[in-house]
Amino acid sequence: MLNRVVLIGRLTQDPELRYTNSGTAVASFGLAVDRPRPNQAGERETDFINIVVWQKQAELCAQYLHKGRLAAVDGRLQIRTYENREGQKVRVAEVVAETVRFLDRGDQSASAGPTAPAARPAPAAAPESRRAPAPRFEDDPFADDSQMIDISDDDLPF
Amino acid sequence: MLNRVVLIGRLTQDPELRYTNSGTAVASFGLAVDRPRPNQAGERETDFINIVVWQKQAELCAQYLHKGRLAAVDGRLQIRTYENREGQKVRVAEVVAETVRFLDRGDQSASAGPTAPAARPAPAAAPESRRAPAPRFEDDPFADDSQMIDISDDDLPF
Amino acid sequence: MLNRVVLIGRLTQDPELRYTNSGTAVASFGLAVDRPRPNQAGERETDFINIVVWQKQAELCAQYLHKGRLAAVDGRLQIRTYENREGQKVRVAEVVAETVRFLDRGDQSASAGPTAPAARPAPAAAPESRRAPAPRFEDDPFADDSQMIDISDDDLPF
Amino acid sequence: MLNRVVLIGRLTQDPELRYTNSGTAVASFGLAVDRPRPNQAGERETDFINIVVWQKQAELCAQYLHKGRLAAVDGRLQIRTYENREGQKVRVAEVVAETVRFLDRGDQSASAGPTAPAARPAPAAAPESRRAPAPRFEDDPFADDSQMIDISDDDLPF
DNA sequence: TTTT
DNA sequence: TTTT
Repeated sequence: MLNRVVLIGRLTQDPELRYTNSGTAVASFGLAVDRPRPNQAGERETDFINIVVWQKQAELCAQYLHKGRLAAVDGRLQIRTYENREGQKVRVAEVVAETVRFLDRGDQSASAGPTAPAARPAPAAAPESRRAPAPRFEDDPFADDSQMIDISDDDLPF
Repeated sequence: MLNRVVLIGRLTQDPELRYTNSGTAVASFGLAVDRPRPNQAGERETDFINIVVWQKQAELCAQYLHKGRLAAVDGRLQIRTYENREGQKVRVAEVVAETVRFLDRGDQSASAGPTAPAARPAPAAAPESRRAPAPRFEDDPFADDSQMIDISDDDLPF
Repeated sequence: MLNRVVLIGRLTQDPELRYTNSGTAVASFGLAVDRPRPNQAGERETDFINIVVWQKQAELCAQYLHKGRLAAVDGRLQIRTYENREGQKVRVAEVVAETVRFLDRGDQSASAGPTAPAARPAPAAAPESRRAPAPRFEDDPFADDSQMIDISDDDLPF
Repeated sequence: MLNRVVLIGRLTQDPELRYTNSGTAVASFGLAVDRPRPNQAGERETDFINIVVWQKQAELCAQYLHKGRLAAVDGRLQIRTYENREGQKVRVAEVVAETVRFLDRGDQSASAGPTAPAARPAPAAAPESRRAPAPRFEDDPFADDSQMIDISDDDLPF
């Protein structure tokens, strides 16, 4: 009915850019979001949250965001269920970003979100040269639990 | 740095009320949050999200909320990590509610959140009679993955 | 950079539906959002907040929402500046809704927001018969301060 | 019922720090929040939004935030009504911050919000030396419309 | 201008 | 009243 998430944190890794079968861009990265531990002055707790971004935003994130950078994410919490290789159902939480803002420097470089012009490029336009190096699943920090290995177009959130 | 979640959905079960060792109330329940599946008119997708509430709110939820009821949750996304019986690290996502509003009827009965008077009762005040029936872990729908079985006071988010 | 507002409250009036010169639908209504007055048990304070909705959402609001109904608004806070008849600059705050959910009954009737199919009808499609009764400015509760009398297409938030 | 606002923007002025009669700190400042103007590539629109912060947060903002700095505000939208010198009712919108995060540099210096230890100092503890220079109403950028000149303790949001 |  |  209503599902809104806003986060500010630092990337735990460089965004991983991939493409669906029909050529739509998807990027994913981890975000470290910390908060004070109340009643334990000075101590902080950190949540490591998986972020997924689609389309033009995905490509902008892959281009401009890097490990350690500060970013704001405005999106929706999604619980995805899949079966792992042992046949068990696993639930993964991730925030599907509607907008990602780059906060560290050159804030103007931040991408514009879903209402921006050209936010929906022809999906098939993903150049072959770009798709080649993308799915390096071996070192994909999400691969294990987020199972994005075979991103179906059914997963498109738009 | 900043972590804000707002959800509206329906309870997938009655809230489960428990108490920490020092007597602080904690309630947990599932929330079904649906959304339209774009480009597939009429179809809807549902996210099942675990909610955790503390203190007076917990007791109000246990008292007034039930399976199927509509509720609004304002809180924070938390990724909790624990080791399961096979020694594997498991990550669970849950929304720690700051405020829960009851939306179905008698909206006035909704609890008031952290700024309300009396929001922080003496934890030890949890009556023995109340604590007795609480930890029915066998049929706790969260027990398996949220591992709240032994709620330590270190988990208190306040 | 980031501007997100989520409100739940009751309509203080029936939505007022109008059309821009190019035929885009706009609806506006007041929302009474109350909260507990802390340290004054039982007392509540109310904020009266102006909501603006565009396009298909506007028409759904005009059709299904009425004075007194409970609604959730997810949108953006906008401060609009205009000159009044005395030539003074006046600032009006309003929340431009991205999504409006109807919470009282038939929650399924709620509109789907910007990602829904058919969310962007050809603006010129606004039938003449519909436009006729719309701009009853005499009894428009917002007319005075929000100056929507002559809604220019420059105000379109999309 | 529910009222949540999250903003990221730049201060349009240094925070103005004052104290209520009973010694509670209040700071106010303007925040410039911009967004892309869709369909007008490259152009941006800016909302100038008044922020109010209380207690320890107020003092931290006054100390660390300055004109031009980037900040994130998590709070609640409040519409305050007062009578101006001509006896007309005026409505002012402001966001009452629950948390303010400093985003430009030294993010660790950011204050912790309402759950932080020592967030609620004895109000009377405001040192006389501090209160002296505070209410410079002549050059208060908000004085005119926000009428904070005589902050009553009735305005305390806690 | 004000909703339950 | 306006920030980069």
